[in-house]
Amino acid sequence: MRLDKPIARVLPLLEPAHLDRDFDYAVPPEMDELAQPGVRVRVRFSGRLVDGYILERLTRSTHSGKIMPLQRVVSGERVLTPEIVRVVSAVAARYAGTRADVLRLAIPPRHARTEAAEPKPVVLPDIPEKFPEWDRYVHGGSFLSALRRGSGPRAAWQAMPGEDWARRLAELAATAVAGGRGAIIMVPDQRDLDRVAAECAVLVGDSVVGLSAGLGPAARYRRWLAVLRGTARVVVGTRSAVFAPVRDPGLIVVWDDGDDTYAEPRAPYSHAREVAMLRAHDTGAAFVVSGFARTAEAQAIVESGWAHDLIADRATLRAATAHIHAPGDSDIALERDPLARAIRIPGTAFAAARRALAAGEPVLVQVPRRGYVPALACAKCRTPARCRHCNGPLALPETGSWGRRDAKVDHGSRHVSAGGRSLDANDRTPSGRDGAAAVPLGSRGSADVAVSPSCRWCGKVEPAFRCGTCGSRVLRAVVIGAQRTAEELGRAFPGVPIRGSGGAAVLDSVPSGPQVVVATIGAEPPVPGGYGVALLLDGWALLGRADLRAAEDALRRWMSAAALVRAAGEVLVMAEPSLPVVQALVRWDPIGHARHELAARVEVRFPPAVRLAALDGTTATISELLNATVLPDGVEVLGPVPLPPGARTPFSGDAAPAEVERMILRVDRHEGSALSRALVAALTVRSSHRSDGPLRVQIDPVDIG
DNA sequence: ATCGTCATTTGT
DNA sequence: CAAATGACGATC
Repeated sequence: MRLDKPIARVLPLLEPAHLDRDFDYAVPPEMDELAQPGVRVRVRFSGRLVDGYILERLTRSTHSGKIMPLQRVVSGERVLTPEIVRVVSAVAARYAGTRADVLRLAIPPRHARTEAAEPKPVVLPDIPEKFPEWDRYVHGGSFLSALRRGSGPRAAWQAMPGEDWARRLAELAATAVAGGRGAIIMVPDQRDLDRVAAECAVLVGDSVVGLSAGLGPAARYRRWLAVLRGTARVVVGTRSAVFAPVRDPGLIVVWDDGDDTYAEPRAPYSHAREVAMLRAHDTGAAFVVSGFARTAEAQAIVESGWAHDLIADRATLRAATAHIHAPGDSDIALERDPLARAIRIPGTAFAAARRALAAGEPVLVQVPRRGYVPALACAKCRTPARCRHCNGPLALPETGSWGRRDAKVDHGSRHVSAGGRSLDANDRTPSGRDGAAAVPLGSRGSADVAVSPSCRWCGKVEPAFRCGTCGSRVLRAVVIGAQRTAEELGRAFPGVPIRGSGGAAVLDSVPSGPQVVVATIGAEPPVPGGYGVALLLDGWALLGRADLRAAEDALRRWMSAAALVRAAGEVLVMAEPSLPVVQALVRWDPIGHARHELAARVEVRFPPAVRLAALDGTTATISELLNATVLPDGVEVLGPVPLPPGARTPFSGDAAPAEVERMILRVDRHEGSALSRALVAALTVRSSHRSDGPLRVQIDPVDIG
């Protein structure tokens, strides 16, 4: 028996970078029928058996050496589609990773029994021609028409306050399906997934599946297969859903793209929004990046012209937005009511809450979670302190013990001392789950140790800090705002039900009626008709994080909570009113803020204005890598710096965590792919030399600065 | 992992 | 000068 195409070109799933190549194998005649492009195979690779995928069948091999036969076709299911091959290759190239790494994210483990099961038929309900709510957004109707025609429109959508965004997203998916194509909607977590999937089910019936990491292997594979086989046309999922093998994708949506769950924690550390863009670009699918707020990355996409604004006009927006105020610190400091001072809200906020409750309306209280990283900020205006050389974040050296007090750093005397702060109530709250203020105070926690902050990026010591915003020379450690005590609120509003939402007990929604809902950030439940009032506590704690995205993140979290308030309701945010980010909330101007953020990142050369690569490893492994390739012209090499606090060091134990440091490579955006190519070349050299010391390469990591 | 290639060492 | 040993690199 002579085979038409006796050669199978195979991608084996191998770890080392230099083996990220295709290899040709002979197809034994009895495997001819099953061994189609896209199937999983087992092949003998230098003695051992490895898994791989058939990429294509060929009449002859281009390889002149010996050709081994395929060992086994695992199943005839063609799990790797040509489109996914392209996306996987593009993601690997962009992130200087291997296709094998990306494939492990893209294709779930096989479950043989599930594969054998008969799929049940799916009936698609009639989908309405129009979804009029979209007309509340400028060009909303024409966006949906273009989506339905399949012309692949791309937009950055800012949902209005009060918007039933899950329903709107379902309408987009249904429109893509009505146009004969599939859709992917990505959400940050399971709660949002359930909500969006339920809305999709109303419009497209059983054509929607939810895909998330929480599923067991069988359910995960069953749903994924339904997508592959075309029974399911709409996928609602968390970050890895961006790779779902939806047939003929007509729409890819990312909701709330500033959420950090979109960053893949495993190699190649890809970001779901970027993968979505690569896939939309490749397939011509429509693309929507969305949320109440807007990231600098989304703004960059708009300013480059790749996507367009999809937003409400000013009047429509104003009519939907609550009245938002930021009472200043002084209002709180002057507050005479001890209870109000204890939970750090001024009398005006108390009064607003009382009014809402008296009118039978619910009140939302947003509080910070514990776990915010201590960093240094200007004591006066609370702008995060940045390095004068590279704009990295300033921090105190992490040498001594960690005290449970606030600290003030006075650079006139270069001393650290334990000290109070005007808004501090943490120290008075019951210890334990609350008030985990953590600030390094120098060795043994002594309160008077000479210390200068240094840059977390370039390591340079800053001996004479001066705030770039207000000129103050005084730094303060910004400490963790923790779960506030619902009991104190209970005392303030006797007889009113108090509910908590956060941590392990997140409420999906609450019924209407007078009540106080105390929710940690991100766990705010919607309520029918909206809240009458929202109080956003301890705003400064969000803003002071040692994070490039602190302001953007704070605005995103405030807006997500404020959007749950009814149109003429009231929002009070406890943060310095003069700060631009607070002004952006008060004016409900997510785009103005994103524009400002992006301009700032252009100014200081942070992503998305530039492309960064973080090289984490030991001095030896990093320099080995850098010596193994020629970096593109104009690349800046910054560091070494210590790893960001809390960063995982997923190295196989060769180096003690203390030895691991980070180098930053920085290039203009248009040199980004050249940088990735250079890094792939370096990693290839390294792996072919058997060097397996600790090293990790991340492109535009989210934990930068 | 394993095998082949090629240079180097070792045993006459 | 041939055989033994080892380093290195490819792996279809």
